[in-house]
Amino acid sequence: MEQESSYKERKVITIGVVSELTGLTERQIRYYEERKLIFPERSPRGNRKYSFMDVEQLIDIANKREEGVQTFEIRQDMLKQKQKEDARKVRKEMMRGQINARFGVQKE
Amino acid sequence: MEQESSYKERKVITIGVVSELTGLTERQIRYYEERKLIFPERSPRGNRKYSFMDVEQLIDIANKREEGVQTFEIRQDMLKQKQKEDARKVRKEMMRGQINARFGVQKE
DNA sequence: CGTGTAAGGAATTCTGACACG
DNA sequence: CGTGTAAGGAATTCTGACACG
Repeated sequence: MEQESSYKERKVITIGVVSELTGLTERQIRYYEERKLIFPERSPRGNRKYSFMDVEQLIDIANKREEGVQTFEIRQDMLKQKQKEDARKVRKEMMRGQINARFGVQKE
Repeated sequence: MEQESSYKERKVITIGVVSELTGLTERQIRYYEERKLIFPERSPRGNRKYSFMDVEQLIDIANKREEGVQTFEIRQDMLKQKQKEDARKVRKEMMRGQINARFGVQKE
């Protein structure tokens, strides 16, 4: 059940490259961060670093923005999405718990 | 049969990040390029960009170097490795050709 | 051979701010 | 609200070279 630190999630891409990849300006990318749509890591010095997932997320955001969707709406949709996923995760955990309770389990 | 441009192959990582990821100095990384062990792409301006595969390759190189293996030996091993892979590819293609010849195929 | 370093320049990134609408 | 821009500074990256061993 290891969460392999997959290539898709590793935050290694600088903002300039993200800009090339997405077609967004750096200004836009930083603004979407300000609006809590995207969460880059920081290098020791403070440079933003993004993952491929972030890049895809940004492309989604760009599409939504083109349709005129405002950043706070996009944010709300993202939160709803996340809630659904979390709920799914919880159900999964509960299942596991029930099964373990019923049949007994040595080590977690 | 699309060669999906996978995350692992995309050249998007700058040399500074590669240096953090591998523990090698930028000097070393550039030198290994000079010795034809690694082939970054270049951004429009000329900055090197590496893939996750390149990073793994560099880690392999670093291990070999620690064992005292010289760069030209590493290079030769890499070339041999590549030849084997190419040969495998050719055999595969020939198989395909034979099958197609035997059973007929409309469009390639 | 493999790596360190100082050198100088050009591009990158950062933040906070003003602008427009 | 979302984005552009000029501002100033600090870190990044590049190349070619000298050094050592």
